[in-house]
Amino acid sequence: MRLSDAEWKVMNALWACEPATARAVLESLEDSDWAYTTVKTMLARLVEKGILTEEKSGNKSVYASCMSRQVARRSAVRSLLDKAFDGTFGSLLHHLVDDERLSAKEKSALRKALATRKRSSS
Amino acid sequence: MRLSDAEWKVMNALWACEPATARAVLESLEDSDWAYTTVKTMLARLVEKGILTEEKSGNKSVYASCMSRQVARRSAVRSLLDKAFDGTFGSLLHHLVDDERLSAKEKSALRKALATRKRSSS
DNA sequence: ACTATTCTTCTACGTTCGTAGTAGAAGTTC
DNA sequence: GAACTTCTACTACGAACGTAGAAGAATAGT
Repeated sequence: MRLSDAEWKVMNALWACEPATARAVLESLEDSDWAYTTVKTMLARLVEKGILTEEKSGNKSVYASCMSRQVARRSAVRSLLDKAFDGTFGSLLHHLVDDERLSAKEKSALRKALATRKRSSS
Repeated sequence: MRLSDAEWKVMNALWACEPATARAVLESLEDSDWAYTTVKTMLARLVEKGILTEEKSGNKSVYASCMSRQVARRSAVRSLLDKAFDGTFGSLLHHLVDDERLSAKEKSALRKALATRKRSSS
């Protein structure tokens, strides 16, 4: 399932405070000045897409995600690969290392992560 | 400037054979069965967005990109970071190493690339 | 119980996307 | 130069997106 930019915005907010009411999500979106009903609309659409569950408690709805951030991220990466990197990780990794300006710190963190992972999983 | 999925498709085709006519782009899109006019519409939109130039030669238009693949890729990565990875490379890299199932081969390629780059640039 | 606040549901409206048809101009073939 | 092919320009149209107002239902304060 595919998330639009605005949907990512609300999902990011929700993941940070779920389960949450629409109002809580709105407040957790400090940097944006969406109307309450806008948030509500997004939430409803996400429920409809099966990405969130909505549970009524009294007259309020409480929302919770059915999709973890990790899964959503994977699918976003997948979709980037498909459209922009010939569908392969290799291509993306190559780009990251060669064409993006990673700081020395980022590079060394990456190297370290790789080294660790090499041993632990495979 | 932002490319949609379909726009990426035509850009990928175009980068592979530019400068090219609409027909050439269509043919370079073997795996898709778009109508000629669909390609034409996409090209026109890309020209309007300033991503392509269109040059008439006789009654045909020849298209060429103003935006390199690398730049487009950077901006796609940037936009992924912003919506899904807190805007930081660190977060993406961490995800790649920890949460995506990179094959051993990919990992070692990545390690190698990093090692090389370590010496050559920066 | 009455009013103010808050929620929810429904509806709306402009924009971008994906996809393509139609019509007319230009070039090609015999 | 008449018929056929190919191009271009214009228009269309439904789906998804971004954004939000209006109206009505529930709750809360006094």
